[in-house]
Amino acid sequence: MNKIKFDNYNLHVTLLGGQSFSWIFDDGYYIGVMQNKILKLKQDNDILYWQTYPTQDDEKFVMNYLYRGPVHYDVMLKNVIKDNHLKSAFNKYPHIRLLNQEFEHTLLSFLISSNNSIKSIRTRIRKLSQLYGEKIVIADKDYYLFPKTEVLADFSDVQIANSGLGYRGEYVVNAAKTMIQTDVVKQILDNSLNRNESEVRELLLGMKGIGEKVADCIMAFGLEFDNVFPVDIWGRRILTDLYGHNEKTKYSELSSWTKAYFNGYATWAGQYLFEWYREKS
DNA sequence: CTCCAGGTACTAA
DNA sequence: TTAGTACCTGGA
Repeated sequence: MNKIKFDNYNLHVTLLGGQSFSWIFDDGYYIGVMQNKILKLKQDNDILYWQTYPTQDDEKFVMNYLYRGPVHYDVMLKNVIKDNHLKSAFNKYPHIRLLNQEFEHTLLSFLISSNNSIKSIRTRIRKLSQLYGEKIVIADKDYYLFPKTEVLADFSDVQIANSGLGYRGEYVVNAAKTMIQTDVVKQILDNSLNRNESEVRELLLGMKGIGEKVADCIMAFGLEFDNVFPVDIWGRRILTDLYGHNEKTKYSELSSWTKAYFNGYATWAGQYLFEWYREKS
């Protein structure tokens, strides 16, 4: 495998935490899916061992996935680790990072995630990939890419019924069709580059099955927005238990509060708090 | 077997 | 605009 110097990076929680459903940890190796490649990683103290498949040695691909370029990590930390909760969270799991996940894969994954437990989501996505994703063989073992959008867009009623996605199957197919047949992906990516957050949110909310929380997850994890705090059940617990909000507080109110309080880095803060608080409870 | 986790769409007030 | 309710699956 290739190796590269690696520090201040909590690989384990970053890959296996709540921001991605694409990784497994097997015999000391992290194996994950990203676009048309399988990534294999291993950490040994301050060295990262890595390989890409089937195209080998694509260092740019791996580094682009592991590091968000525009964010100055030290500056972000100074702004985010601002109270005792964040200090505890960062102390427990230091250096969780945000990945650069691919947009369509992220959209469809989080569409599947709605009203679904994390464990179940992982199983569901793995099964879906085994059934409809491209197979990549590494050392006599089979791995599967996430299904292409056009494959899901062509899903028959029978395939939907047998996919195990439940009522979300129809949402997945509708979203895939919309992405294939309209220019909504281009619009979203263009607006993301311009950091036009509300426009992107509007476009996402227009797809059936995407509500406020899923839209925030897609923006946070698939479009590199650094200032959205997805308020799932744990996000709400954190904001009520730790930050004095009311259980009845509207999503949009919580949303704007986190944007202001976390100094423009609500996504990062959310990630630290989420992994810590969820483990703690 | 029952119970639980987990967001969104839809309808009625 | 808000409150209530149905929804689907896997796992404990």
